[in-house]
Amino acid sequence: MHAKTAEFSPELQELAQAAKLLSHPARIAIIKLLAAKKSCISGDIANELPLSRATVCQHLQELKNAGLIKGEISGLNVNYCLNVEKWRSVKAQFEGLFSLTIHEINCNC
Amino acid sequence: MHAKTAEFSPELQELAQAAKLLSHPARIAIIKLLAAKKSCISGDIANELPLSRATVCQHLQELKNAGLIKGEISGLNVNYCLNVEKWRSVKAQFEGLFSLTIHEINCNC
DNA sequence: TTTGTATGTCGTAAACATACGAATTAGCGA
DNA sequence: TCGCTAATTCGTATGTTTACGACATACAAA
Repeated sequence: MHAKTAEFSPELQELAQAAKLLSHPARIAIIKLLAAKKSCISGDIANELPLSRATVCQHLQELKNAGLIKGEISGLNVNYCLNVEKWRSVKAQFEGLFSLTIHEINCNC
Repeated sequence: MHAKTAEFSPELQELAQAAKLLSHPARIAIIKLLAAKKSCISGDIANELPLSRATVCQHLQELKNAGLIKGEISGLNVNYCLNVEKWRSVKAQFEGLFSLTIHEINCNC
């Protein structure tokens, strides 16, 4: 985070942070895969994406650090799944933004 | 955009692009200001944010290039306002993502 | 114990984002 | 015209993200 980012309200910072998580197609793809339960094994996820294992792992860690997904070792594999609570909270934040009342009166554009 | 980003589906790319727009608190703040019509003059927007005029202008251009806001010269000032059509389309894209059915069956996490 | 497979971390290169002072453009009024 | 003000663009410094090969770890089965 740039220093200046800290000068905005915590609400704005949190929403911006959530948006950043969704700002890469690989991370959205991972979320969709986990929601659909098509696969939750790390290697399978990597195989579904046009990126190297190392890069996919990096995106997985990012989502995990943000608490949006959970990982669990299962023998030689690692199962990931969506943290449904967190997902709902992110959803609620965006809904707050999108439910803004838009005042078009006096708009000259 | 990194080269690899192009290898994801257009839908994912578009949504990721929209999320990137919302990934900085200044840009969310600008959208909120414009929605509330508290101010739509460039300089006033800059005064509301803890950033220099040059930086705010840069964020405004980013939103404008993405089509999310429109700008119009009015004498010595420039009036900005939300592009409501585009805003609704972004909203619809996010709603699509958040309306994903989540399958928790077989989840071992 | 050795071998193989699945994951994750490290180091690093390249691209991109953020931030701002200085310079530039452009309208308005004296 | 001349100077004033508002807005944007330019140049540049700094920090962050993306991407991946190579290395490390850890379990499982031969």
